[in-house]
Amino acid sequence: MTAPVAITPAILKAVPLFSSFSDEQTSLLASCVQHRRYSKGAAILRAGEETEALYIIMSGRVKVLIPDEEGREVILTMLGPQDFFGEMGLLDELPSSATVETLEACDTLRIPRTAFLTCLEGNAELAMLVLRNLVKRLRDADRKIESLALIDVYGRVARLIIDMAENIDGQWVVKRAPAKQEIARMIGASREMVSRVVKDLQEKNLIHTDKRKIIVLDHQSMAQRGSV
Amino acid sequence: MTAPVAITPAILKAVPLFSSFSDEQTSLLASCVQHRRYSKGAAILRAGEETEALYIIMSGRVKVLIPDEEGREVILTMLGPQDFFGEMGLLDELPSSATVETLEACDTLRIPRTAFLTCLEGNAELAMLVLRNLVKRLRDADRKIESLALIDVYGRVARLIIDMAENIDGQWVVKRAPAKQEIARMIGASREMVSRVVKDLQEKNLIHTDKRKIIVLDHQSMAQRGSV
DNA sequence: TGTTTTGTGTGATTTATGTCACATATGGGC
DNA sequence: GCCCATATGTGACATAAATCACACAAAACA
Repeated sequence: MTAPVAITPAILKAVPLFSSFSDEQTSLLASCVQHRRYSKGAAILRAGEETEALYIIMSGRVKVLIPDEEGREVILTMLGPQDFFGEMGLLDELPSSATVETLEACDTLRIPRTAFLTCLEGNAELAMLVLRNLVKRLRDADRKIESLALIDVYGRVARLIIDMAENIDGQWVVKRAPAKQEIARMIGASREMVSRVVKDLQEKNLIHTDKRKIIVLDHQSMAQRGSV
Repeated sequence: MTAPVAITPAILKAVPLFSSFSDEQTSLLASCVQHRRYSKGAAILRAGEETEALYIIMSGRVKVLIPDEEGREVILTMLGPQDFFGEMGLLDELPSSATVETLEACDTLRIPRTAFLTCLEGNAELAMLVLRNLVKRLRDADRKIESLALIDVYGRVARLIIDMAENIDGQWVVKRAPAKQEIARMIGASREMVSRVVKDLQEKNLIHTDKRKIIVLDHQSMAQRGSV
């Protein structure tokens, strides 16, 4: 964490969450927003602790996870620039149910509880953005529950790859896949199992891997395996 | 489904979601809200279909579930009077990710998409209620993911019982537990396994069951088993 | 009230997946 | 380019939990 940097209204206007704000609202907000920088591997939030602020990621990536006693963890999601977190604790006053850990150095904006709640009440557009964001996360969570309850590890790996892939001129590619260890934590499996499944998917010519890149050769069959 | 019943402003005022509404807002709403009755086992919403309305349960209980091709299903949650569903589809225009099925005959209020969205924009209190409700559901979903990924079937059964139990003068009791088949679907396990685990919990004197009632004899140990 | 459906208990068996143990590879820093 | 920390591949093995196949019990209903 380095010394705080001044937050200008211009910076805030560039944040999707605040794009609907008037000039007054923005400058009012600017006075209480803080800049915070975290180094790689730092915990911004810890499960069980009170949440005192909303965090918006300006640069870098984080993982949201639930840890258990023996050091195992399940990764709920990964977030990057423009994403935000911490609003759940602000809305229901309960301690955070997850830990947020940086995957690389991160710049964040930190909006204290009251400032955020005031903004929320005064700005229906903000409320709608937050609402829609929660809906998206709830859908993702439900889908994860479906995967865990109804699909085997093979299917879960296939589904994750499909979900992460983006279509680059007709070809489905995961540009930078997480380490297999991380994949394992994302789908509730052991890293050894993920290793074996990926090997198998390659041997069956469903995917091709090259370092951290995964090319989906047979999207159809992959989707098949990853469906309930 | 029987013939529609007239919805009076008084009925709407009694719904927590609308308790903050002014008289005008309420009577405006009354004109577009419909009453719908469903018999036991009916599907109010089906996964994959468009959601055209918000439903509020006035009486009866429903289960929210994700089905797979072979007839298996995972139950995400059960809802009762005062609970609502369908708002996700209204907010992001995507098809429903889950099926909602009645567990018994249900009376519901149905608020069409536009009416609901209009209310939401015009009423910050309603927005906050919906927001907080989504937060609660997201927390529950995250907890379910944690259970599925990190805890074995023994622990998941114990945790579910603890979660369902209410403290009635010092004693933790589940007044009306779901059938073991349903429990199995709630925790992503087979009904045989749930049967064996419940038997074991009884033999260890951690719980006592009597028909559909479960008395938690050793809350401490139960919570222990159900923790990550 | 009997009859039918729905739910339950339990042993035997199979299977998917985790765990362990190790060699090997890879990727960041310096 | 070299070194150290991480990440990975893979065989052998252990085991939790699913599945199958019943008999039996309890609710629902007519």
